[in-house]
Amino acid sequence: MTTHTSSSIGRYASKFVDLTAEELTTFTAAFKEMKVKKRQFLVQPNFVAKHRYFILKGALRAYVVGEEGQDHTIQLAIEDWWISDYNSYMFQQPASMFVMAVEDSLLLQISFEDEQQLKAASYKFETFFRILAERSVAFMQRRVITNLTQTAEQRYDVFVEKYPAMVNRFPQYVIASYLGMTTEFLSRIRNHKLKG
Amino acid sequence: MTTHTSSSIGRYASKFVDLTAEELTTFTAAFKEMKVKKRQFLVQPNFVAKHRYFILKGALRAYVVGEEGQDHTIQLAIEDWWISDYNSYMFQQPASMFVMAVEDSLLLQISFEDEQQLKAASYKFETFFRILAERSVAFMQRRVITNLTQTAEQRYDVFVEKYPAMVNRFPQYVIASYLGMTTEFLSRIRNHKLKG
DNA sequence: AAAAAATGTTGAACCAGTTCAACATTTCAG
DNA sequence: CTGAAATGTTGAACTGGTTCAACATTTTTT
Repeated sequence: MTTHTSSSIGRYASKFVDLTAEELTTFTAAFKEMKVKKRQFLVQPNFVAKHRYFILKGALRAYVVGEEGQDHTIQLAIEDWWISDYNSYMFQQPASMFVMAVEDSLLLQISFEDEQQLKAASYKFETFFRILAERSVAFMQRRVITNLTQTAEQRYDVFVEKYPAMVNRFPQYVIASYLGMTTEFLSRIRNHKLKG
Repeated sequence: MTTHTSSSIGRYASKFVDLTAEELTTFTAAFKEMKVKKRQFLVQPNFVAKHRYFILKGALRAYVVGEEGQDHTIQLAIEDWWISDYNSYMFQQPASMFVMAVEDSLLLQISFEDEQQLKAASYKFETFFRILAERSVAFMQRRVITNLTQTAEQRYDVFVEKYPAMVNRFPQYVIASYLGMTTEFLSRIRNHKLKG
């Protein structure tokens, strides 16, 4: 089992940096496997997000609750994605988000301190986390552009096209809130498509 | 002049990593000072963004042009901020954005290749760029949250409160498009405030 | 298998923000 | 200093998306 775990995050890291067998061991040792049940919370507002999570199996979402109680989904994550409240995790300040499992999930968790140690221990680990952050920046910039330039229906179409694997694993109201529209409106968009 | 330049970007980098005199020299040498006139373009769609820019003096914006010709401002930048089309710069792919000077500006430019060399040359430089990217992630996550949860008027209020230095340096239609609303609507919000 | 909880659908009224058009004001190049 | 370009304002009609409420369907729990 440790073998399986190691190879997952190890394989992932090896996509970005070239690690020796020893480095791979040190790297994977910083992660702890963890099971969570559907609807379990990993991060809650006002508490500091002490970990970030890599998803081996399952599906999670990060969301904030608005003043009138509406959910706003900030991030969706399935296998091979990372999730946390990054504003909280990176600066170790109180979170504004919930991170919740949408399915029973199997995760690898790394603590802020252990991540700092990895970065301090090896140039290559520092590079790995730099690449991770840069990719997030590019991803989020694309999201900002989409939100600013597309209509609700276009945003949904782009989402389905880019993340087909996610469409069937999150309830409709979660996808709607991720795309910045109401459940009802997404329902209408979908049913509209069936007809023409 | 080199002295002034060096100390600006050097002082900036020193906020995040502890550099020796020699490292400072290597670091600042990778940057090239550059003047741009108001309305000059630094990045254009379909061309690869070969540089990122640190602003010594002046103001710039990054924007995409929508299908119906409307501007959508993705980023604003003044002194001590960085700007580029990061999706293009980081992956060296064709840009989707314009980056344009809004005032006559004085910049420090670094090329993608030189940045790669800095990162490869020193652990500390790698750390510096990692921190830069992480801060961007946190910043953009806050922007996504604001866009998803606030009304147009609230977004404007938050902007004025957080970036008062920017309010008077960008034309109203630029700020409006950054905040995801029309010029006309921002005009109404502002005039509405004068009365009550 | 039944009850409860969560999720999805539909209609109709509504509204935050847009659009268009005309005009006012400010900035800037020559 | 002047004219043109850029920027900002206002009104009135309009619309993409929301809200609310009631009901339908699916999933989960016991």
